[in-house]
Amino acid sequence: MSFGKGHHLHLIDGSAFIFRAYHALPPLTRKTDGLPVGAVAGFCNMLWKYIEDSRGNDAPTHAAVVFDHSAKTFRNDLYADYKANRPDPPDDLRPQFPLTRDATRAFNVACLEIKDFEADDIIGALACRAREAGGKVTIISSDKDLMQLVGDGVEMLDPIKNKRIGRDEVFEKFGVYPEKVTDVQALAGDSVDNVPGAPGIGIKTAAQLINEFGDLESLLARADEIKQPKRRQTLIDHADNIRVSKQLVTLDCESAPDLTLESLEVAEPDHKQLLDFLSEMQFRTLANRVAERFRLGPPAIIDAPAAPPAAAEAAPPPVLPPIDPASYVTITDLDALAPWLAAIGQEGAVALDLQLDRLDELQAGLTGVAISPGVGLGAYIPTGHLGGGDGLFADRAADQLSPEAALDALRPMLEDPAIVKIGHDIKRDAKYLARHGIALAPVADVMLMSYAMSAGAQGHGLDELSEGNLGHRRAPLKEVLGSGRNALTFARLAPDVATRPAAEEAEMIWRLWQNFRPRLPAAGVTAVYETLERPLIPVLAAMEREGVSIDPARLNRMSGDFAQKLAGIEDDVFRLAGQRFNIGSPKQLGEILFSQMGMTGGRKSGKTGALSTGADVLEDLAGEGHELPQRVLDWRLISKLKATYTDALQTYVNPDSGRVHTSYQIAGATTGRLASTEPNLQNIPIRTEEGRRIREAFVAPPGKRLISLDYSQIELRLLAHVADIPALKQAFREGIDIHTMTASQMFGVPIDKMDRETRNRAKAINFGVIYGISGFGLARNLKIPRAEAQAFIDTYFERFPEIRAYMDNTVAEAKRNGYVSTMFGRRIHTPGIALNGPAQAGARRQAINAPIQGAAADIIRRAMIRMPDALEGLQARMLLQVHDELVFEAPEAEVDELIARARKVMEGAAEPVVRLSVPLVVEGGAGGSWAEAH
DNA sequence: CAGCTCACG
DNA sequence: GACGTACGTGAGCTGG
Repeated sequence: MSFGKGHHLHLIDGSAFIFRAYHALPPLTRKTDGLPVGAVAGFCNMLWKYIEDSRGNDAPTHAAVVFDHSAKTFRNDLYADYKANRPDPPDDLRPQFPLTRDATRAFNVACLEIKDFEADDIIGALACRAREAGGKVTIISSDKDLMQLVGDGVEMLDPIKNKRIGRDEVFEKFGVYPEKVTDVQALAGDSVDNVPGAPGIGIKTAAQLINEFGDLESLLARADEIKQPKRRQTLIDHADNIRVSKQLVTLDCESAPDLTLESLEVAEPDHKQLLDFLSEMQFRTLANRVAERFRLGPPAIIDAPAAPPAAAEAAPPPVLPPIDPASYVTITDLDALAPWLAAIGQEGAVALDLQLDRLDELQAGLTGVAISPGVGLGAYIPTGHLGGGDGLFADRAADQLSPEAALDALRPMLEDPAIVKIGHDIKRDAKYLARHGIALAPVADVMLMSYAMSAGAQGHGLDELSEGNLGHRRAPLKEVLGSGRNALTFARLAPDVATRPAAEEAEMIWRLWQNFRPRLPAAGVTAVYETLERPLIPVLAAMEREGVSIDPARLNRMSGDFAQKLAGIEDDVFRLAGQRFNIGSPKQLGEILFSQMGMTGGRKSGKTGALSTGADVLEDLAGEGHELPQRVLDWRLISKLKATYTDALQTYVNPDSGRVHTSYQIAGATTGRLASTEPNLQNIPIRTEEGRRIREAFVAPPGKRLISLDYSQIELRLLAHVADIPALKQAFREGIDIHTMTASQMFGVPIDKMDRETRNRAKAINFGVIYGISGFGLARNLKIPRAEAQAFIDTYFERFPEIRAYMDNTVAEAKRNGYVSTMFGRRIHTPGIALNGPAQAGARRQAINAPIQGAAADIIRRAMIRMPDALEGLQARMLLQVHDELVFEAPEAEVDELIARARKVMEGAAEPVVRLSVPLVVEGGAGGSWAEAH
């Protein structure tokens, strides 16, 4: 996430934490080996309390704990005795220093220290950079040496007194405001740090002098004007020391080497990593508290002599043995399963891959379960393989557990909160298991980890991930199953033959997880994965299982009506064309219109160079008075509705539930949007009157209502915020119609005299901007000459110059990084930006659009993730998402309450990570059908 | 299986 | 001056 406006950086003075912890706690030692750990324990408690306290409003988006690296710094070159009278740290504290760094990393907080620099310098440099970037900074420390940084978005927080330190508090302490603090310190000196200053002058006198003379240099220059003789002489005698003191106390924003704010993004702690560390330290109380917070069982802490402490240097990634499918085990009875379950419990994690006998998890049977709890480990539990016999009469293969027996044995592990279940697209597995009453949790998903790291750069299929990250290419399943009409299904394989490919998948997943885990924080997308991807899995699984009720009789009736209409249109078309042909064939239609009937205006389309018969072409022809193209348009409209909707939708009704269950792809669209498949319920018609009627077939069951809530103009609002366009922001705040406002600004028409046509033009331009506008595109959309469209765009940029700046900056960011980011940190890669010509132009438009479309997607994801808790106690259920709309089903009596609660969640979904400068507005409605609710 | 067309935000 | 273009999707149909 690039750091900027709306972000909030917390900088924690780690050294202060350590010393305070050391002195506050008795000298604790680790039971097993006597390692002193009192300061580490206190440090961990403080860090945990800090993390807990900083949740909620105004939470940091970025954070780091900053440490002093070594005793000697560049200040010793300025003044040899700097901090010379500071005693060495106690012997039992020194070995704890590296452990506090380990602790910081275990909490998944960035840990900073730089050779030759004091923590204060690093904090100063980062605070300056964050301030320049337009963000907020909170320094968690009470060190007076940091007070010079306060102001202009930077404040301090005294962690002991839990008191904010702003400009006024600094004035209280020093008698001057922050910008003069170093002047006062230079005069007063500091006995603790051995800063000389001027003898006999303390803070009070120094402040008085500075306030009188304005600043230090003026004071030294005009020292002879001081009335008190002794004081005058002191200043004159010690001028050099005073100047050196000023250098010593001044934090230099520029001096610290390259530090990026981006990498300091806040992330949830990795539960296992943190609990492992706390267990290793044997901090039982805190470990239990942490486990409770994460709703995990109490961690096992072994007090017996433990493994030697980890080496200080990070080990290079281990060279893994190649994947060896020959080593996998087939499990056919519960006794054989037991040691695997024990190993999984020990490991706290397992890669899991269910083999299902069809794509639809809600109707599939279980062919087998593959598990891998580590490198080189893989087992397959066949449960649904077929033996002799054919087709419907196939027998179950002998020597395998029943699905029920296998799942009963696995259930405690699958639901164990201390065991992470890792999958590739694990929503599928979760959906299947939910049918058996198994609540799979907690889960991890390598597909989503890849999506968080590299959306837009590559696909996230298991084979692609394995080849790219593990260098492992598995044998194509076709080699085992065959292909074509005689291909076997997986269930047709003999169980022991199935073990290899099934367990291999599980081990690939395991290895990918190991591979990706450290890379998420390195890429700065841990927060994206942890807050926008992973928590969405159970939410979507529940929505998909819920399904939506449709009225098949109504669809069937509509299909009949459409068939009649189509027959009538076909007669007209054939009469007008003078022959029968396939109206659905663009090729035949083009031939008839342009070659046989001699109409002009045909365009070559796409790669094939075929004559285009798209709707825009046919509309043009119809406008010229040709009857045939209009009838073809009529035919296409009805034909589309019948084939894609009224006919097809009926086939998706699940026989068990009587409802339609779509599947959402979390990693489908590069921008963060969801995609809906089988069936796609995100493109149900609404724009035409006839299409709209299809929504009448999406109904609420008796006694219930469908409720639709949608964000109004969310993308334009986000554009106004992210591009910082005052005119747009103001219009949104005042609730003015945004297209009317734009039209008024552009064309000089007063708002109350606005006509449809002018407003529509402005509307097209507003949308065009979101898409990375071009004169050509706007001209085509508005059917106006290109020059005129370009003139509109020029006027737009003149009226709203911030848009141009946003576009330029975003494209520059894409060129620099190869990706752009949403305000929530989602990254969308735009590799085409490195190309030339049209391909680059395309990538530029993509780069301009992605942060806006992506932010809207992030916001509705956040709303969806919060929705289950918000609807607690209601029978209302969330059923569908259509990019900026959520559809619910609720008992009639709950409708008002549901709308109130869901609207609140949706309108506040950006908070607290992003405080938008425009309001989000959600509109809602309810009815017996989706058509009525909308 | 690619290309065209068209449904949605 | 010519490229070729609005951003993001999924599905049904044709025809090689």
